[in-house]
Amino acid sequence: MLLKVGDLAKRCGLTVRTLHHYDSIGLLKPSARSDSGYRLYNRADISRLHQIQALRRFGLSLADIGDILANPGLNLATIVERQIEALDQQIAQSKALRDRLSGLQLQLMRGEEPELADWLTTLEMMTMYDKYFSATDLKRLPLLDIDETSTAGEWAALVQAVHEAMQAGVAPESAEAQELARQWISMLERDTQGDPRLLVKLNAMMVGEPTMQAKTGVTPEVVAYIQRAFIETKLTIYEKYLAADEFSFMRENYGKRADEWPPLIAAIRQHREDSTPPNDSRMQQLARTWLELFRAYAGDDPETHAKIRAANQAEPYLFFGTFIDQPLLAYVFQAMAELRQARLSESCVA
Amino acid sequence: MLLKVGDLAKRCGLTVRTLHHYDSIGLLKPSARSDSGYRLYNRADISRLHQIQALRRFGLSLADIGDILANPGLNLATIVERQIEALDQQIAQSKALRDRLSGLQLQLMRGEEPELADWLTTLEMMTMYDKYFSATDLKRLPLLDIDETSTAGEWAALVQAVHEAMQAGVAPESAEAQELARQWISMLERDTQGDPRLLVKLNAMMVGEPTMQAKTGVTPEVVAYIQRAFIETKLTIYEKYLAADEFSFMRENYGKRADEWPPLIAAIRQHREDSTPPNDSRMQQLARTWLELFRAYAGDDPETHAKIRAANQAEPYLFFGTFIDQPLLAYVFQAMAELRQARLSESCVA
DNA sequence: CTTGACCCTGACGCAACGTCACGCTCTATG
DNA sequence: CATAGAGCGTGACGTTGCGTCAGGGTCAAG
Repeated sequence: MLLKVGDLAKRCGLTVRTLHHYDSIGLLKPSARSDSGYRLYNRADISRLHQIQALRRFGLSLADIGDILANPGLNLATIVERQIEALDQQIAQSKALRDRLSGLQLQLMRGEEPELADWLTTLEMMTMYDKYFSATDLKRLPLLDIDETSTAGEWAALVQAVHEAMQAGVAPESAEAQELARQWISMLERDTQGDPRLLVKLNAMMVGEPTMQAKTGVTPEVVAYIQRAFIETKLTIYEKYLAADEFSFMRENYGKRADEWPPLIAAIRQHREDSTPPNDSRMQQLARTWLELFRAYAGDDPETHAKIRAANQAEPYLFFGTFIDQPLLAYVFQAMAELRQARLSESCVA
Repeated sequence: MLLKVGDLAKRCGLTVRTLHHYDSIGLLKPSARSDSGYRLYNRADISRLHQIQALRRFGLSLADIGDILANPGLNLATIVERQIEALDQQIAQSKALRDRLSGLQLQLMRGEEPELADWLTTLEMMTMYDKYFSATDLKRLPLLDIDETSTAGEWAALVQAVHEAMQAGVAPESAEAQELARQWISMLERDTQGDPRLLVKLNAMMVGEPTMQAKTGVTPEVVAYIQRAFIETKLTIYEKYLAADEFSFMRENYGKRADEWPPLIAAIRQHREDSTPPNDSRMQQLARTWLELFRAYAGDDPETHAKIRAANQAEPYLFFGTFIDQPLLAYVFQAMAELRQARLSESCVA
């Protein structure tokens, strides 16, 4: 019972071309040829083809199938397991994509068919966010919401206002600029849900994506302007608690290393959530950095430090926009206490 | 601000080759070239690239993206919807495959690492089953169970016994053959859960797949032998209820069109489940076929018919293996009643 | 002897790039 | 100023699993 290609193809629901292909790659070579060169398949060939079809239905590649049929020592269970894993991953990916798409579809439904160009701009921004934020981050960031009436619109208006102030030559130390800064920081804290890690990522994105700067209008200059104005709001408070020379030192240095605080606080927050013990070497290092940054604007005089602490206790506003909360502060203080302890015993030994 | 390929690639997380590709297919052509032929991308190009990336993340093909960017009149919502549909389908497929694989894995776990060859044989059979049965059918068919102690083993033993009987020249009319046939039909009814549609598909598969015949040993000859023996079990009963001439006619014709019953009964069962009214033209046709098949072995004498009906009522065994149950019978009788009604009014009109 | 149905081999096409290979350009450094 | 090394350019082939011709032989029927 020898079959020609066409017959075999029909019987197995394949095309002739497919059998040619299997022949050419050596997956299924007919056991015989007629005098005129026709491929002739016998029962063994048919059986092999059935096996090939069976394995194909499991999503295996032709190459893999060839390997399996070549050395029967291979473990089928392992193969199946690998296939399942691959499938699971693929399913998860597709599902994630599906979710994103249906989210997009929802937004498409409620807006009245926006311009394609607008949409593409939004999409662009979404992809940039994706580069910097994880999926869980994104869920918490309301900045991605397309609804004009909400956050996005607020930010656009605020950025616009800042631009105008800068254009008009309004000094960052002015009351007007300070008010803008307060609004800015307040919205920032709200939209990051007070999480310094989101703030850090947001900063990284704004620095790393000139296109983002262009689209949102949040240039490094704007950020610097807001920062100076915001610092001013803090300084005016500290002024009441410090002597003239102490204050002038602080004014000189308060903003210099301001950019280093958020990453530090983000790192500490992470450790706290991971339940890293305060005497862990990494936390100890962070505490040292904290102290260093503190001395960079507070100086080294313990008396000045005490005054600053007093101010901090009396004026809750001083913590506004720092992304520092009480639990975090307590955690840092623990680490610092351990630090002192260690230093003490060290000096005893020495 | 003009970027060279490498710069743009880095900024967007792509490879240079990809940008070359986009250029060559016309998806993103740099707006300028340097004197030395270097590609130079301006802000608009970068923006377009971002849009491309955004659309890519939705799983769109480069060609589709090109179309969308080419005519902004296109409706994004439609595109998104199509993508979602495609994704849903793909996910469903992957899930189905995953289920099959993990089912296979389960079976692999409980057997003690069977030979690859055995496994491939099983897989071959599974794919053949797949060709003839739907996914829901397969769930109901225990024939696929690999466990040797269960159905598969029983069938193998029975087939073996039948082969031996045939080899030994045991007549299908003999008591021994009849007993084999009763067992056979009983297992068949059990494993198809009394569903004639499964029986029909099973028959189709056995007829259509010589490989299956070879592997299971269930050749057309075996089937014919069992059928003759089974018919004999019925005839011995009918003999008691019929006159000699009536019975000889029946013996002559009872098996002749036996193969036409299962498809007929399967079709009727389907209609009953679909709640097709008995006076529907399709059911009327099936009822006519039924009567025709009945007369083919019962003859045309109403008196004989009455005797057969009496036998059927008195001997429940006569329905054994027919895949006919009481609800189905009642449904067919309704259809026949409608048939008579129609014929009556027809003859009145004529 | 022709016709139509099959068969053969060889070669290109697709989708989205990866990976050479060969040669030119730019920039930093000795 | 020469040169090295990084970066750029244009081909061109490989990947996966076949589809789809093109050009030409084979076989059974009329």
